Amino acid sequence: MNIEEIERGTDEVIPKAELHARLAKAAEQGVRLRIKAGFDPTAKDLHLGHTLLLNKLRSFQEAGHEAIFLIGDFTGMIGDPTGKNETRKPLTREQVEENAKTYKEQVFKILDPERTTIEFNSRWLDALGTEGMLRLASQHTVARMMERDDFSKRFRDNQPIAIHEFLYPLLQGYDSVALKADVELGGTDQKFNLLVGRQLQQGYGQKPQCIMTVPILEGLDGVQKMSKSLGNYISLNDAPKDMFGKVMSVSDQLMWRYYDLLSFRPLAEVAALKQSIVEGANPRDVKMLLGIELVERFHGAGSGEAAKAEFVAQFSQGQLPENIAEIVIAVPAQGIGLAALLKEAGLVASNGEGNRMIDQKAVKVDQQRIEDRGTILTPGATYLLQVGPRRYAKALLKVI
RNA sequence: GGAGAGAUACUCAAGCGGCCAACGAGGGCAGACUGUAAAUCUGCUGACUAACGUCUACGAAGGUUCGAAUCCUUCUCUCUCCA
Repeated sequence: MNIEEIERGTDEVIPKAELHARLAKAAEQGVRLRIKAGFDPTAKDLHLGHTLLLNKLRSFQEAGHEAIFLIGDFTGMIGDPTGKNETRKPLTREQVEENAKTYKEQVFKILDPERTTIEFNSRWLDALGTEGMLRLASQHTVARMMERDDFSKRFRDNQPIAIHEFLYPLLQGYDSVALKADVELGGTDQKFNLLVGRQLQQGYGQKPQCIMTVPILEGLDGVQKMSKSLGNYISLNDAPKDMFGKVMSVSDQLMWRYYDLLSFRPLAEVAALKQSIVEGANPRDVKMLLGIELVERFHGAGSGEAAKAEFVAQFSQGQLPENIAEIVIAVPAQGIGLAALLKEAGLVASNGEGNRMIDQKAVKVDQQRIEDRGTILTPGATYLLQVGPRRYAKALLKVI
């Protein structure tokens, strides 16, 4: 494991020279560095964007260091406005615990349990108390707090800044003090908070941590950040074929980005893949390799190849998917209009949409394209319904 | 506490008494072309109806009018300026 792999895909390393020095010294003395990464347990359904920090922690583990997976259960209940100009809703303790559980289930698909410590920051923040809080707050000034781009911008634009938002970076920084972190990882939007950690550690007589920021992962559209609300994400819970399909749907350009940030393939291999494209290989095939790797990571050995085979059969060779959900639908004896049936089968949201889909040549019944809105299907048979390239259902029609 | 501005569909944003289910852009969906890539072209994008048409929708509730997203009143929320 070389420094290049550790710094792969990162945005900034501050101060770079010192990190190199610490890594070298640790290797020399056989000591493990303490690598901290904090997670706000605000998300329930984790997606690949959440795994960037984990991947980076893993790089450090492979170099022999200790990963500290910090769950911000205390700070999660305060709320953090990071990146957004609105106050995030505080979570209840129950929600935080629920989400923390999800995190724990997922992290060891990436991290080595032998070199991972899971921590909750309520352990020391609960104990801090008002007095400790005031002492902590005295370590920093308003002017320095206003250096944060987000704060100064909002202040300039007359947007509200709640007082407790000033406390958040301090608490996060205090986590580093409590953990005696050597290195802290975070998204680029965390840079300010990470730097506060350095300063606080100094104030508490510790050697300030090095910080490393990773970019925010772009979603499937390649432009906006991956997020659930934008619907451009690959969930860790996606079925293998969906996960594979989503990887295949990203642009060639974005694929390389994903290779840098998500693949565990050594950089030399990635470079070789790039070279193969230059020499005429089909980018599609390189994308498939990435799809296989990611599916296997979250669904186990063999699942990637299986997902690929299914994908090729369905989309490249035009075969039907293997397991189409079969549903029973009760209809009048005289039959049911096609659009209504599509709606009943859950393939479209309304009869109107169903009719539009028919007009747009998107609907097939038993693999025959139907363009007549007036089509009536009679009960007593099973029909294979298709809307567009990826909506399928088998419907058995029964008389009411 | 005082003065002012604004709230329109997934998002941004027109409309300022009938031609408004609401211009336009983005997004999304579908079709063509493909490698479920990009780019490009085309169409669609409130519900119900085979269709004529009906209903619901422009922050909320009332009102004026033959007729309101558009005018009036009250309320709620957001923002700005002054203190």
